[in-house]
Amino acid sequence: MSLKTLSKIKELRNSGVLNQKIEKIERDLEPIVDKMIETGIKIDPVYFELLDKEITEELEKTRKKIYFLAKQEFNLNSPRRIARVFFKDLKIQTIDLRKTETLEISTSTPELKKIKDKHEIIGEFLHYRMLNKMHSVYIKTLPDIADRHYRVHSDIDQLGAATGRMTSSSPNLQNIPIHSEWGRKIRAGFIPEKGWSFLACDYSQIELRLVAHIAKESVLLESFRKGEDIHARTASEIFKIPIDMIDKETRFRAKVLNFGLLYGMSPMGFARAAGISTEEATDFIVQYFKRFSNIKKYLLNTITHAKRHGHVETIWGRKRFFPDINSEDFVLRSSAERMAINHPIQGTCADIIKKAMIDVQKKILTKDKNIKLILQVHDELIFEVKDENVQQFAHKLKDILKNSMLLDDVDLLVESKSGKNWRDLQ
DNA sequence: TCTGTCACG
DNA sequence: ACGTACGTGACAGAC
Repeated sequence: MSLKTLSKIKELRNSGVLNQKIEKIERDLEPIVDKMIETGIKIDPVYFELLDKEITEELEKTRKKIYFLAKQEFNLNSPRRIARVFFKDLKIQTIDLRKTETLEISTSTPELKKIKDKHEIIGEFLHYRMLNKMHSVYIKTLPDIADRHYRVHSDIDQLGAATGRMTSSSPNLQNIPIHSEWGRKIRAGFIPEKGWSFLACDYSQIELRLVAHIAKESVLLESFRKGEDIHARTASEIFKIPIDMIDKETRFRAKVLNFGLLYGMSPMGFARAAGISTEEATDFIVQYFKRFSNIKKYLLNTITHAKRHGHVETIWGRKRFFPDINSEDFVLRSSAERMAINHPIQGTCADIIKKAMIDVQKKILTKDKNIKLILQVHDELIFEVKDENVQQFAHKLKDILKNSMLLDDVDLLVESKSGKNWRDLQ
């Protein structure tokens, strides 16, 4: 029983964050999260040992290559030392590179990628960074914290984030890698018990669906109803090209813009993320808001509301307060404005999946011992189910998740995947 | 304890 | 002219 959560609920109720409806959700959720922590998720210790051996060798090889190219040995985990070797000793060009807060030259991946052609060492170093992350954070540490049944139990704080999202720590199971090949190798080390499978259900494009719904943006709503590729449709509308003529590059820019708007991205931020000039970026944004004028209205209304009331809220009324929303300080004020734009979307998403977890508990988990909830990753629920029940549960779960919150203009789309390890969920 | 970096949604 | 995309947690270095 988590006393910490219960006292947090009281505190948030007293400060006005939770209304009655949301407080009920948080209270009903508490035992479910408790059970999820207790259940944990199994890893394959033998596989992790092999991974450790493999990655240690590759790290060693890469390290030696870097020392050879630099003609010296130095601490590859110290950004300061890296900057000195790359930019002072090897004299690699640093034009356009960002400075860090302490005025050192940044050695972050996006910065180094800009100068990748200037010296062979950059590519090797980026590879080292990725490998080292995989090793130090995941491969090396996970086996050490598994219990005697090889299951790892994360500390899940159901009220950890200001938007209503949950957080996961010690270990953080919400940031297990997936994008890189090595990342997927790590996912393959998470396995169900013998005779059981993983079953994952995730909300597809839920944040964009919510924006379309909240803003009542009919073109987007219609596009979701038709089941179109939403980024291609966006590109088609901005550039006035038929949807089936949109190339990869154009779609990518529309995708960056779609996500950027959820966070209050500026023209320059968009330019950087999409790899285009600020002028082009500004033009795209103008076109975007011309075509999706209700989105623009939503953004402006949200900021106005935040300035007037000092808070914004989700569809069901989970509030977030912004003490700096009327600050004289531009940096503080605009930061608060971006948070205000994001909260109703990210927070409603959190409300929806939390309510879904409660519905799943009532309708399935309490009645059936052949299924366990093991993890929530913001827009996805992962279950461990008896092999013979996979299809049956997939069907029921999709139905429950879809109906967690009913929106007038658009359905929530839920996709399910199953597999014998976390990588192969398909 | 802070900073830089990077893993996820 | 400002400074530049939301929400997190973990690791290693530097002090």
